Amino acid sequence: MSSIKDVAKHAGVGLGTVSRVLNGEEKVSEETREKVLRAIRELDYKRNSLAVSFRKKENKIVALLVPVIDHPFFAKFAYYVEDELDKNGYSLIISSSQSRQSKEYAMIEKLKKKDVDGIIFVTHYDYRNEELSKYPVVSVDRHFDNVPFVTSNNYDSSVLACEWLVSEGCRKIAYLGGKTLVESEVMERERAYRAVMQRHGLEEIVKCEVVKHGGEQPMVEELFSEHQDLDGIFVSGDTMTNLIFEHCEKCGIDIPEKLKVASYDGVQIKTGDLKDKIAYVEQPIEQLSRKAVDILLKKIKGEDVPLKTVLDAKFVRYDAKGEQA
Amino acid sequence: MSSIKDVAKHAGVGLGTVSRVLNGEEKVSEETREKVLRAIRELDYKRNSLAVSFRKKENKIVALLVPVIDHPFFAKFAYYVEDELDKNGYSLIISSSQSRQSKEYAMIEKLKKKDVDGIIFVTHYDYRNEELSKYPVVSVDRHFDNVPFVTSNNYDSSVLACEWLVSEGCRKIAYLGGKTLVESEVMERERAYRAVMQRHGLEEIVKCEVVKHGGEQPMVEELFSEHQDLDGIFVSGDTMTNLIFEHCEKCGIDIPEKLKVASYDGVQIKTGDLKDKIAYVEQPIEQLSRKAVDILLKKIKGEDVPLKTVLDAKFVRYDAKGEQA
DNA sequence: CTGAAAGCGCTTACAG
DNA sequence: CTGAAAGCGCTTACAG
Repeated sequence: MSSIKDVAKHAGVGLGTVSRVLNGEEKVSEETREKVLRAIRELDYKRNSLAVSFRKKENKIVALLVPVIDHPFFAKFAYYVEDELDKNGYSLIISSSQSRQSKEYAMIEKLKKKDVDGIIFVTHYDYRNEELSKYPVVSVDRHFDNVPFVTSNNYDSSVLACEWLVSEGCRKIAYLGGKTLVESEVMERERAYRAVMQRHGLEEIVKCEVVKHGGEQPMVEELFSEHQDLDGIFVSGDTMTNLIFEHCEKCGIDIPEKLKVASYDGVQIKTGDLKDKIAYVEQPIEQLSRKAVDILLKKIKGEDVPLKTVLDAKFVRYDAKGEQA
Repeated sequence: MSSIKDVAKHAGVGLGTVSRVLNGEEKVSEETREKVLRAIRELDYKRNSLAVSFRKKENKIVALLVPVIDHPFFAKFAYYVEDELDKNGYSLIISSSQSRQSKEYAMIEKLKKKDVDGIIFVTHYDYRNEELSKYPVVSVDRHFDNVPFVTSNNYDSSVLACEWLVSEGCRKIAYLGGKTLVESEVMERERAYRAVMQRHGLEEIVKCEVVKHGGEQPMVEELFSEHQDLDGIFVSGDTMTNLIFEHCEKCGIDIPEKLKVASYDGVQIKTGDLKDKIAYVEQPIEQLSRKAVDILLKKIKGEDVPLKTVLDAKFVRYDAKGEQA
């Protein structure tokens, strides 16, 4: 494997010159550049990126931290993140941290050691003492420290969804969702629900607990056993929505006749059939992903970025399939 | 940030000694080791892994190449791969190559340049001239060159599925599947189907084309318009199975009354409801993933590995939910 | 614009 | 068992 040294010799120039041509930043005369380029071609020189990373202290690698990659929302998010990073010459490391919380800390360590150039968090526990804002990190839907984050307008679209339930005649509406351990935009969904209930003088029935992906079933069961006369539910995520469907099928509760469901997300509701029976807020996953990358890359370059970026989600009703802001 | 040099000075030993302690391979007297360890602690020394990678020419990074990560099978596969790699101190880079075929070649380039230590292929086009077998790579379900691969016993479980259709009284059974561009274990499914049809003197109706993820719908439509009297289908993957369900719902074809469906996979069939109406072959995704990692890591270490590793899939009937080899 | 040199932080023969 | 030294392949001031 030839090195920069061989190229320099072959082209009859200095080491530095080859490096300059390779990096293309500084000025090199057209003539010299040609000589170097030819030498590179003739020797089939391939730059050793391990050496470059070492010298420059940057790896061209970004990490994505999700609870589990095996979940439609996160997988889709990861897909676009990878695509966007790839376009910018970066690779993507994915870490599913739900299995072990220490994996998040481990990744933060890697960030500090420059093993990865940045991190996109779509999850996280509690980093109060981490001063993460000093590093290139961006968060999705969760805000902490002074870390920039991207989110969809959780509150507004949740209001739309809840108002829709009311307008459909529901009078006993529950909120079902998972709780995050830190302040999260996801909580806006519950806030919106409560606001709408209050506005209409309806009872607030909230089932919202800290729960792991895969462990939602008991919550659903409990909700139904505690409140047998629900006629509407606003659900904070597809996983739970699917569980509600299963439960209702089992118990013979007709959706949407006897129970109306509005769900945040909608990616995971696969079958056209089911999707026709509920209303949902569709998150702009692709835009969220690309925006997160965009912001992270800017931070890596040392540019200023906004602390909060809000993208529009859209509310889709099951009857009209009309779209609203 | 302190370096190995600082540690050496602080401990009053040579550079090499510190390195030896760090790597823990070679023998160091207990006394010296203690001194070094203390110095490391006192200086809060963190090893620069970029420098280590550079010197050792190994990155502790493995790449996973899938068509798209946003697909239940691949996402699940990726989840376990990452988990297993993490346990072994490796990170996982994921690349969805369907969007651009060049991404696969780019990754192979990275492998050659040691930017990644190994690759797990769960897809790929045509690498006839790549001599991939010289590098640490393992493939899933596809075999090419002399590359080791892991797979489930496609043929046997497909036979079970097809025989089941026949035993249920189906006489007009179709095979629906996607074609891969290179020799693939997936093709065993079609082979098994044909063998069973022949054994029973039934007509072979095969719809098998090269198709991208997301572009399967037309195939399904065509199959049904060309053969209106099907009473059984053996499907090579969940995506198509779901499309069949949608089609049948739309056209009022009752599953399983009028049409029986057996599907390879089953991960993606979410709703308990649907899952009860078909039979399916369940791939041992977790074992496949971990095995693939296991083999790859051995190859990276230069150990010998078997060319072919077959794991058991299991056949699940919709009525009994019984399991068979 | 360009060359020679120092140095990034490690590892690895080589002596001892 | 351990130290001094060379070197991995680059980049980056520093002169010129």
